[in-house]
Amino acid sequence: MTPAPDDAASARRGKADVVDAAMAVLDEHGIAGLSMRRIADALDLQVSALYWHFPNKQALLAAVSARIVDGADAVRSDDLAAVAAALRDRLLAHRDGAEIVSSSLALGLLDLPARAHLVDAARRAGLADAAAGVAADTLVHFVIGFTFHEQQRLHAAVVGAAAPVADLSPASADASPADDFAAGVELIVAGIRTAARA
Amino acid sequence: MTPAPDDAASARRGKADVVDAAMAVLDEHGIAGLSMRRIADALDLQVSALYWHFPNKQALLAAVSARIVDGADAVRSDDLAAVAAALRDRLLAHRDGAEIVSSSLALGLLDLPARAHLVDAARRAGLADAAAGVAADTLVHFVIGFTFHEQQRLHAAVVGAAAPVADLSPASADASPADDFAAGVELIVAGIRTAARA
DNA sequence: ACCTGAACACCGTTCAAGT
DNA sequence: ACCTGAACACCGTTCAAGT
Repeated sequence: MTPAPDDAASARRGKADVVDAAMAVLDEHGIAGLSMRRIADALDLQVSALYWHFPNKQALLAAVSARIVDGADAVRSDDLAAVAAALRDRLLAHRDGAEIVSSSLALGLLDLPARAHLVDAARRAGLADAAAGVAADTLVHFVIGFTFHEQQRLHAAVVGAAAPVADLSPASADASPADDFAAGVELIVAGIRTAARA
Repeated sequence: MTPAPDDAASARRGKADVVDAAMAVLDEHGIAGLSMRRIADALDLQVSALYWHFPNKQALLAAVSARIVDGADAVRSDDLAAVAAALRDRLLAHRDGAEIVSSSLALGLLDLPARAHLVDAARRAGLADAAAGVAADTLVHFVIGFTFHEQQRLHAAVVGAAAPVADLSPASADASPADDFAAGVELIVAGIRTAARA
């Protein structure tokens, strides 16, 4: 099926190989160090070769984003909080995952499977179609915003600046990021249940 | 009080002038076009002069962010939805406002006055301190995430790409961004009222 | 179909030196 | 106290040309 490959070193690459390399660079250098030149180096290619596989960097980043948020084991459940937590886990699995996904999503270059799952769950909870969409978007915005913030702080802590809290306030001596995340999700889910009762 | 200025063209600048120029560049060229060189040009200065006023670009961006979200007319109200709407209005008042604020906030370089107002309002609604913090953060993440997405789409529409909807789904023929925003906020506020009753 | 090599028009940041 | 001029080490993108 696949054409016979050359030596491992000189084999020609496909889109998937480029995305593989990009994710490796992302995990090691973060989004600030994710340059086209660095990706090309990881593949032993010239930068210009990347533009045969992708029209521009944003398109490559969108493909990376899709890899971050997809996965056959995606949680499809009636439990809204569980779907939200699974999305957060996927974002946390790669350095700056939330930031990369946030921008691809905002640019309209990414379809979020988790959003569809959230819409389904909200509908089954008793919401009409439009309201289920609003509920899903509200949860998605919270998950991405919270995790974005959490990951920045995480890296800042590694570099040696602020304490690794995901809280938005300067000083805070309370729960862990995971607890704060769960509490925020619970707040939104409670609002959804209220709307379902109306 | 202020030292006597030279000619208008050759006067020496302060931090405030640099921020003024940066905001003008931001509104005209967006965050992608907000370069140190462009800001220096607007001030008739060399790029290197900016580094006398600010240690680096992030610090300058944080000062711009502070200008976007501050203001003496800040809404201090018991109405959580009103405070959230006022924050959105401030972000919408400048091109890519949500994105710039989001990153300054994540880097821990920005204090959000609206967050304190939200905490107060949540406390007065009956939440304990820790829960009020979670409630405020949840609202802030939603406001910034929603508005970020809304502004990207807005600009994409100007450039001529997708339709100007703030919805996260590919296709959607429902309400306006303002209505979707209000609906999302209402969902969270309903959750907060539920938590206050517990 | 996939890649090289070289160029273009930019970036943020540093630093000695000027006034 | 505030700014210039020049440099350093990078960027994303394009394009003719090769195999």
